[in-house]
Amino acid sequence: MTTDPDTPRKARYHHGDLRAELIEATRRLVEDTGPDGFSVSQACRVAGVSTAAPYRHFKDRGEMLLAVMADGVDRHYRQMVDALEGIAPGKPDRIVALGLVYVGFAQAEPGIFRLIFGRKAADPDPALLSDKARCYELLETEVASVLGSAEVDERVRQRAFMLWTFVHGLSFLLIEDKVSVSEMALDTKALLQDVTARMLA
Amino acid sequence: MTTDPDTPRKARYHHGDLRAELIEATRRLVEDTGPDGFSVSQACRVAGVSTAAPYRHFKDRGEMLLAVMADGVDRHYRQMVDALEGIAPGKPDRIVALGLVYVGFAQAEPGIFRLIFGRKAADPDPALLSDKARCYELLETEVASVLGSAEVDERVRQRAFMLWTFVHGLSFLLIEDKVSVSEMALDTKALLQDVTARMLA
DNA sequence: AACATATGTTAGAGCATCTAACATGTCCAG
DNA sequence: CTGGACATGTTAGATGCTCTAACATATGTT
Repeated sequence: MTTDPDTPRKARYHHGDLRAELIEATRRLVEDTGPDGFSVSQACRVAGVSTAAPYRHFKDRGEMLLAVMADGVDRHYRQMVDALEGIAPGKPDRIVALGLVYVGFAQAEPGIFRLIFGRKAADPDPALLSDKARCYELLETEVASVLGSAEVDERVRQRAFMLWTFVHGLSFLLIEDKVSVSEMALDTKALLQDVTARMLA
Repeated sequence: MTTDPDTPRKARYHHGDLRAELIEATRRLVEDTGPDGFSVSQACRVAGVSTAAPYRHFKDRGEMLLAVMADGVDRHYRQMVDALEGIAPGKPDRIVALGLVYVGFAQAEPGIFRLIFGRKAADPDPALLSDKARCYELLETEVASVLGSAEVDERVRQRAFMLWTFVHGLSFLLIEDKVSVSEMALDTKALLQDVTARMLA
């Protein structure tokens, strides 16, 4: 056998990068069928390997989901960083931009969003926590800047928490099958601008 | 055999009220092990019946969880109604009281709260939706009253939505294993009072 | 008393997770 | 280059879960 990339995957005994492919398959399955619908065997069928193969790369099913969560949190964070680019420092617009990305991620990938935030972490991975914390610090920094505070003091922390809480709740409500939400023809950006102004007043 | 209540349950062929007991067993298991950890067989062991018994009362596993959700939404709603008792109409305190109950339920029963709000309803039960809607209407009514509006107009709806979103997000954050939240020694009531004032300003 | 109905039970099919034992490729030391 | 160590596949199977089918037992109605 060979590692020649031209050889069709199915024909090879060794896969190339099964770990990455399993994570991607898992991600898609979680997004399509929800975190509960996902099964290791399904991911194996998608990746074209036997059902025992994943256990060379992951301790168990939970660790596969954890890898998908880590990937999601990472992309979430990078989207937020990117959103700040090109907006002048100190503008409330920067906070609104962060909120739009947060909510946008939830709407674009509701399954992954629920996987990350909607479940009790049986094994709360410290790396995941610190990644979430990094997102939060991003917001705190912006709030401090808009409030004209040199450091992240108690007041900044409080306002940032209010804003984060609101955006977090909004994300969940928007991906829920809640009638009245879809009924209200929501202008997310205007809403975020309004709330940001109220919270920082 | 007999239906004499003195006869120990295990000794009887027919159970008495297996449906209710299965719901209660399911509720406890979901609370302890999370919605995913729950299994029909476990509930059967708790209730002391064979693994086929539940299927006389529920179509499938999902319907058992649905029954637990319905029970949870119902208790949630009644707690909110009770919370309003004894507080003068038109006071923002009434809104704060609703928020405290909402958040309090999440903290008291995080597993059930996540079951109700943290999952995509595969089969969105209309009864459940209308129950959630009833909770929301409760809030809208109070907001209208505090704002001195005779009816639930667009402005009332908007403010109620902001408040609900905030409280919803707060509930999730408080039951998450998020470091900074537990670090900030949160005074939930003061926070709700502050935010309510800002939203209704 | 006898039948219809409600509600249990046991047996088993089918699928999932995960482990053990084995097979095959890859890579490095000599 | 070659030969073993290691990484990473495979198949087989143990165990547990959901759900159905066929059968058993209690209850209530006539």
